[in-house]
Amino acid sequence: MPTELATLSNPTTAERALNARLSWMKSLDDEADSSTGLRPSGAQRHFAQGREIYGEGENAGVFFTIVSGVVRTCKFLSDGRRQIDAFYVAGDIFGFEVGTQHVLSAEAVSDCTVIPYRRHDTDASKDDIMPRQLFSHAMRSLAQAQEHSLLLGRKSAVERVAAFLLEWVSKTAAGHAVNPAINLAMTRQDIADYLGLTLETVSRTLSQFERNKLIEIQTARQIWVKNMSALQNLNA
Amino acid sequence: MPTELATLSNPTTAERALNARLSWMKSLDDEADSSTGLRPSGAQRHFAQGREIYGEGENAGVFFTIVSGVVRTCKFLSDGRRQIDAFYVAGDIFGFEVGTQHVLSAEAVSDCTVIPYRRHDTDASKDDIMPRQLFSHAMRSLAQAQEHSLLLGRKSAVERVAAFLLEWVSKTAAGHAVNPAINLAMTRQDIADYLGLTLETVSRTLSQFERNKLIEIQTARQIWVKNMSALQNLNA
DNA sequence: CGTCCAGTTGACTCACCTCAAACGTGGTGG
DNA sequence: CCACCACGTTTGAGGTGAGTCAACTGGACG
Repeated sequence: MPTELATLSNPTTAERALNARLSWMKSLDDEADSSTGLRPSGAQRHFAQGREIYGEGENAGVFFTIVSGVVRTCKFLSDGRRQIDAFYVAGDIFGFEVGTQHVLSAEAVSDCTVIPYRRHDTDASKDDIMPRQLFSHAMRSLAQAQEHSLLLGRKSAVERVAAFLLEWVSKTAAGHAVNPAINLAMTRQDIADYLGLTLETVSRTLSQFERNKLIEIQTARQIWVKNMSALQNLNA
Repeated sequence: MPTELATLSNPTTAERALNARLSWMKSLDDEADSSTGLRPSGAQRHFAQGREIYGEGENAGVFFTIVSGVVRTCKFLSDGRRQIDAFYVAGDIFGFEVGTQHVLSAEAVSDCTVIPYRRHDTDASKDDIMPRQLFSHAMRSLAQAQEHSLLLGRKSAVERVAAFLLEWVSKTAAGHAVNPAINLAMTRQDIADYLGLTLETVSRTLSQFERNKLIEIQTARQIWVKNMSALQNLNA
């Protein structure tokens, strides 16, 4: 049940996230006319925990920004193996693709609220300019994906879990920076599928971090970072 | 010595690559005026095998298209572990980034010739449109990076090597499609760093493919695909 | 108070890594 | 033209980090 939703609906956290990362979205609203190929569709949509927002192969005429909650995008192999590409929180944009079809699926990690944007989809030759904001968003996603490839291809389990904790801290950033409190919205399985590990390895590694006094696991989803710099040192 | 360069300079291969994948670059030339933020800088540049084209952290005011040869982009961890992000061949574009700094480094896998393009780098607020070609190039790179994450996070060594062979076939595509001949420009170490494996595992897996009559290893860098569909079946 | 599901922990396995030796091949120089 | 070298590759033997399978724990909720 959405402990994590409650956390994210918490005004302090939500407002900070919005202020910190939503500035460009305002300008996105400003230029949302036909010349930029963008059409906000005002109606907010809600998705319950675990629900699919869109599937791989579906029409990609719409993308989303998150008001509250957490979303994951993922790919599957035919036998069910899953790779989570990214987690998105309030203020993030997701589901923006070049072609007409989504190459990832998106699911609600927690109950969440999103705003759909319609992409003006004329033929490529006519509509050959894009707002720079969307372009730089795409490029930032690309840089992130490349960084993640380094993690998946070359880092140990300990390094991966440390990197995940640090990444999630910088995304959600509750509490002061020296001893941040982490509220995980996702299961160990989600974390494992993001890091290319198994849920048991994630669990064991977190336990090991706790034994070594790097973190304190209050509940499975609530973690205190006790030694930030040691955690950063683990991140190769 | 550039067996691989010779191969790529082979008129048939080079022409096919150019014809097949360079169409959008021509239009890129067409619209290369100040309004698109693009400035081709006509001078071709040559890089010898193994030479760095640019380094991580360097100024990213210039990107490149490849005339001949093969280029790799990669990231390093402090202890020397390497992850190769992509290989690029004639007709490909690389080194295009959002910020002012490259987040990857680029090196010549074989002797190669590239054309630098200067990116008109005004402040983001003024220069807020980009040619759609570059945008869709970025989005295609993103989709590719996400596919690669699935490989790195969730596929076995056999699946990875099979995927690599198929990807390289579709990139270079010499010979007819049913039994393509593969000319590898890169070492086993390069392949390993691309696939998140060790060079020994790559070598063993290729030998295993040969024992199973999926391929025939003529020389270390020249491989015949004898059973394309079996290879495709291995690719999860 | 019992059920359910996520998480933890342990014992064992195995796919891939590490270390090391041998092999080929192409280039160099005598 | 051949001997030699350097370097990339192959192959083997053995080790290990993470996976697998399974039992147990502990909140959350009815």
